[in-house]
Parts: sequence; C-alpha cells; structure tokens
Amino acid sequence: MAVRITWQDVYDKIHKRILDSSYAPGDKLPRDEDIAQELGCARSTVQRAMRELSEEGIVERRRKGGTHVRSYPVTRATFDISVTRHEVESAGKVYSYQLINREIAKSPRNVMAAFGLTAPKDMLRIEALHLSDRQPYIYEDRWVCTDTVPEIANVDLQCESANEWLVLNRPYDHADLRFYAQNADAYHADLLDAQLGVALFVMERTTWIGTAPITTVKAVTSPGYQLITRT
Amino acid sequence: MAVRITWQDVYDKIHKRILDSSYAPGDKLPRDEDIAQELGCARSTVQRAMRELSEEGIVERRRKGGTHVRSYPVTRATFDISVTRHEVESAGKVYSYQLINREIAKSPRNVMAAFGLTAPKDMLRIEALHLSDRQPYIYEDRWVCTDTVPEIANVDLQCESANEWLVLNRPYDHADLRFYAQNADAYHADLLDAQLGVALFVMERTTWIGTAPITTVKAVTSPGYQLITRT
DNA sequence: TAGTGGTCTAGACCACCGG
DNA sequence: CGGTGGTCTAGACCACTAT
Repeated sequence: MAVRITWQDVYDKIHKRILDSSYAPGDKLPRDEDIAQELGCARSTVQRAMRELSEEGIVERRRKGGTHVRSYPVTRATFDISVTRHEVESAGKVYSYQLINREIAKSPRNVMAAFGLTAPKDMLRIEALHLSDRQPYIYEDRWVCTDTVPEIANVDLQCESANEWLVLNRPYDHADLRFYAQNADAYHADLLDAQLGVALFVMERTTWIGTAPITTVKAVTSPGYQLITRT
Repeated sequence: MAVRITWQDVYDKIHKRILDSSYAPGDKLPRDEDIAQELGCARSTVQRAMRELSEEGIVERRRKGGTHVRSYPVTRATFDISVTRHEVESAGKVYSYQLINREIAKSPRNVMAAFGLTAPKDMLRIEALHLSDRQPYIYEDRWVCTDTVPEIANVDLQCESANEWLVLNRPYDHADLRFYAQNADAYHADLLDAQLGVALFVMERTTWIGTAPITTVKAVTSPGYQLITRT
C-alpha cells in the first residue's frame, strides 16, 4: 500500500517549490484538488498544509481566485510577552519586585489616548520596579481602569505585582502593543540605575475586555534590553 | 433540523468561559469528544477551535494530558516586516531610496556572530537610506553572504534596493529578529538628520536558507519610529 | 497501557468572488 | 454563475504521554 501522506509532507513539498523558485512571487498555484491528486492524498490534507502557508504569510488564498505566492513576501514573526517574573526566572535569574507608588489620579493625556477617552478620569496608577538578580530590569508605569477592575483596590500590591494579579485575574480580549526607543530622563535614569540620556527600549501595552479598557502599561526596560524572536 | 455549529462558535463559547473565569488559569477542560457532544458537533470541529486557542497561547494541549488553560497567560502578538518601500507607501507617503555605500569587506565581529562564523569572511556590504516623503526614514547597514547569493554582484543597487531584490529573488527559510534601542552616534545622526545621542529604535534581521546564511541587516530607524501591533 | 489529542479520508455543502 | 477555497461530518487509526 502507498505511503501515507501527512499535511507536513505537503507543506514541505510546496514550500520547497517556493524556496527554489519553481513558484515565484506572484505565481498561481494549482487548485488544492489537483495538488491532492498529484501527491496522492485527500484535499483536506492539502487544505491543512495551505492554511499553514497562508498563516505564515507565504501564500495568499482567495475563493475562486486560487492560491498565489505573495508578490511581496513579508517576515511574519510572533513573540510572547509573559509575566515579567517568568521572563526573569526563565533566564535563570532571581526575580524581585518593588512597589514605588500607588495612587488614584486623573488620567493624563497619553493614557486617555491609549483608552480612547475624551475626558480625564480617576484611575489607579501603579509604579513598580522589576528586578533581575537585584539589578533594575523593568520600570513599569501602569494605569488601571477601576471601573472595569474595581477589585484591584483591595489587592496588596506590596507582595503581588499588579502585572501578575491582572494577568491571573483579569483575562483580556485583545491588546494594543507599541515598541519604541526613548532617552532616559532623570527619573528613569535614577530608577533603572542608568546614565542620563541613554537609549531605553520601551514597550507599551493596553488591554481590553470587549470594549471595556482594563489597563495600560508603559514598561521602560533597562539599558541593553533586547526583544528577540525567530520565525 | 439543528443549527450547524461552526468551529468559530465552539471557539467563542470556550473563549467566553475562559474570559468569565468559568475556566480559570490552570483548569482542565473537558476532552474534545465531550465538548463535541455537549455542543452537538463533530470532534474535528472542536479540534479546529482548540487548535486556534492553542496557537494563540490561550490553552495548552497535550496528548493524554488533556487541554488546560495556561497557568500564566501570555500576550502572543504577530507582526509583519515587509519591504520598506511598501511600509512607506502604505502609510500614504512617497518612498525614495539612496545607496550610500557598496563594498566588499571582511565581516566584522557582530556580523560573524549573527551568522555563527568563527573567522572573518569577504562579504558584500551595502549601506542605504530609505526615505519617506523625502525625509530620512530608515538607515540600513546590510551584509550579504556572497557565497550563498553570488548573483547580487551583478545587480544595480542604485535603482533597486538590496532589500527589495533579496526579498523577491532570495526566499528564506527562517529569520532571527532583534529589537533594541541605541543612541545616535555622529554617523547615524548625520544620515537620519537627527540630534546626536537621541534614542533610536533598531531592528536587526538575519535570514537563512537551510543552514546557509543569506543576509543580515541592521535597520536604524529615524527618531519617533514605533513598531505597533495588535493581538 | 490506556486515554487523549493529532491526523487522514471521502464526501458533501457552503461562501465568496472573479470572469 | 461557476470555480475555488472553507468547513463539517463520521469514522478510523496513530502518536504521545500521564498514570
């Protein structure tokens, strides 16, 4: 009996043809049905392989239009942002945490913008420092929407970081992410034990549940921080 | 006759139960078979939904172990890096390009590191500036492995950027990506029309075909550049 | 070793959209 | 409107791994 073809076999064969330019950018691939027949498998197996290629941004598929190699390939990369404690610990370091400030305050303009608000609002602001092997690692400036998350008022943020509490207790729908570079001002330089003006890598994240905003956080990393990923 | 259940229906139902904490972090979900029966669909439909949840990092699945809500949720984000010309044009700006330098040179240490080389090697180095509406946008410092891509020697890089030529003519297998912040030195400040010392967002990318290195590029963005994505 | 998820099949119908 | 991809089903077998 014939060998059993897996969807990964199909994936590899088609991918190889793209890599060696048998199918070049913009080219149209045969219909799933024909590929299935050629390779001797069911159409759904081809479907499975093609979905993978499609999700990776290698081909584009359209009903009736067929499958095409992307005219302008993209590098599609995925990365995970986890709880900072985990990030530190999985690097084999000792994690610690300091609460710097906790207050109720009117949301400033940048926070209003992140949440799409038109007027300032009382929110819970939390500033904290994450440390790796006792060295400053990430300073986080967080605003929590107390309308959406009233329970956070009762959490002891001295021992449990807002980062972790929220992740465990407040699942979110979707998030907006933003990465950029920023010069250390006096405040950040002091907290992160960095030189004034040094370039710092910043990650901003705003999370929502449905249309209700949960929290927005600006994570300022210490000098030398890199975000690394592989496709 | 009963309503036809789609995998997205299943996805939504399960996701909702996770969002409202019916299933909390660490909890075990019923077997696919049971969910299929409960919702009145085939097991493969549940499979399809569960794979999605799994790929998004919301649940973890293991044979025999079953399906669990992740104990420590992660934010899994995806972003595309496309040809710089496209990035500029899809922002509604006018793209232009300047070749700054083109030379054969021994790979410096950082390039050796990116490629995993132990000894320096002659490679093609290309420096170029991408502009958006005539303003400096990204400076790219690229090293091309001429062993893997000999044809690039014959390409006129005055009119076609190496970025674009490589993407169209040299498909790659996988890529390493690296993001960080860096202070503008005199050279970058001059090219990008930026102030000395200002924080710049940098993207490094190294691509491979199998085990053969293709190119490594350091893209230094102009001040204010942000990488934005949404989950 | 038994239980669970992963995959393949063959066939059917549907949804979208290009010619 | 017809061709193509997207999905569902029911059943079977396989692969991994927790117990």
